[in-house]
Amino acid sequence: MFMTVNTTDLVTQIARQIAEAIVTGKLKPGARLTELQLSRSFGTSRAPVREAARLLESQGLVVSSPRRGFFVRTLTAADLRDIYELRIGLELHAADLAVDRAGPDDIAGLERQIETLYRLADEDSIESQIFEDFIFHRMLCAASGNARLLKVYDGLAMELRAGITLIGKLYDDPHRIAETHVPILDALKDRDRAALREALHYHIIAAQEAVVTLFEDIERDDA
Amino acid sequence: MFMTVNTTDLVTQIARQIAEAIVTGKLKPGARLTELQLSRSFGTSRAPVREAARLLESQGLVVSSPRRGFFVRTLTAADLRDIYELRIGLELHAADLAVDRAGPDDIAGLERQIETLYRLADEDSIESQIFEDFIFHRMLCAASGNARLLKVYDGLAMELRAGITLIGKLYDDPHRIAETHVPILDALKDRDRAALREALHYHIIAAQEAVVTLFEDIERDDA
DNA sequence: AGACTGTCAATTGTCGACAATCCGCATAAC
DNA sequence: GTTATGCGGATTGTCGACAATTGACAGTCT
Repeated sequence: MFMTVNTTDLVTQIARQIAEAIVTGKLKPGARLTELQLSRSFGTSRAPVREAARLLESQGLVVSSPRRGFFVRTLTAADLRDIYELRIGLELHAADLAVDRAGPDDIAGLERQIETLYRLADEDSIESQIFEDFIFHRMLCAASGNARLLKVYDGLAMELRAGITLIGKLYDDPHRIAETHVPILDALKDRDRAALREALHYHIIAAQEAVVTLFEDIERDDA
Repeated sequence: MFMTVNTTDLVTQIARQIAEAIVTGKLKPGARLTELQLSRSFGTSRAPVREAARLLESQGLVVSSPRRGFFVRTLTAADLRDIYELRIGLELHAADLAVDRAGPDDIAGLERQIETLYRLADEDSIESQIFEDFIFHRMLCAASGNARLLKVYDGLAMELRAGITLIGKLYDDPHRIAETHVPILDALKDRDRAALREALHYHIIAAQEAVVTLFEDIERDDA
């Protein structure tokens, strides 16, 4: 019995590296992606790089303008507001479905994830917390049992991560992040639809508020 | 004052043609997309075709497996169930937002669209009706004022169209399609959130039921 | 001085070619 | 009769090269 040989497509590999560079902020918003330069850094020709760039474009991480090339996408405050607003609809729907479908392993996974968040609040950087926060919500979407919904969530999360890395901190007390997830999980355990919607809604709105106002301030400074 | 010269990217052009062939059924689900063959038919080389295929892959119209090539995506009954289920969440959320944000022009547009549906019920083929049905729901999503939500809807609609063209008819009476949209618009006019959700939910569930059972029958025959 | 125009380097869009790999088929082995 | 093996054509993955276009800079004209 052999595992499928981990010969991840070169294109996929390149796309992943570029995406990594974008979400970690190594490639700043608006930065130009020169094909030749990228292909040199990967030791390949331009063809796979172009295909990878097209892939990332469809994921919303980069934009392209004909005859001018690819650029790292810049998110505006309005973009972020839309994304969060959509995320609310998406996760509320996922939660509704999860109330009926979430199994013991889903619950257990969410529980462990909250523990992880608490642990990171003590020891680690804010970046890992944000990342693990996304994982928690991803697990919730996965518990909906709807693969397509999860895919859309992943797309939104990717875009958000690209915009959010620049942000230092959202809460004063790092434990707040972990704490705000507890009522969500509790409501799911109780199979209490109304409480779950309420907790989730509040949670995401809070994040939206923090992120959007922060971006609005940045845009005001730029102008 | 000059219009921006309509020099749509070659890649985009090719992608559009392939997409057209897929949604109209000229390229059947599971069919292989041979790069050389396609490039010949377009009079180009393989490079733009590959990029176009990657684009369509990210839109879910085609799938690729390394070293084997690109194939027209085949939708299973489970896929369709997921898509419709997600669509419910998406459109309900859009409706919620539209209740607050829909302007007179949005309402007027929806009204005209229902008239179009009635007209097509009398004179035209079922295909145009299905297409215009999508347009109606797209207008509803547009009325949400959330560009990202609209984009996701477009993605889902594209996939659905690819799967649905094969279907002959969904209702016995072609006027039924038009009629079922009336309560949706009425509820939106009244700004009645509950009624709107209810009408929309019922409407989509009905379509889901029809399409999914149809596909389940097809799959049973195949097996 | 300021606006316009022509040139030039840099970059993208596209192409054809070559090597690596996969699929189907015929053949052979059990 | 069924499974394994090995070939051959077809197809993909990747590459380097060339033409077309862009943006910037310098030089010129008013």
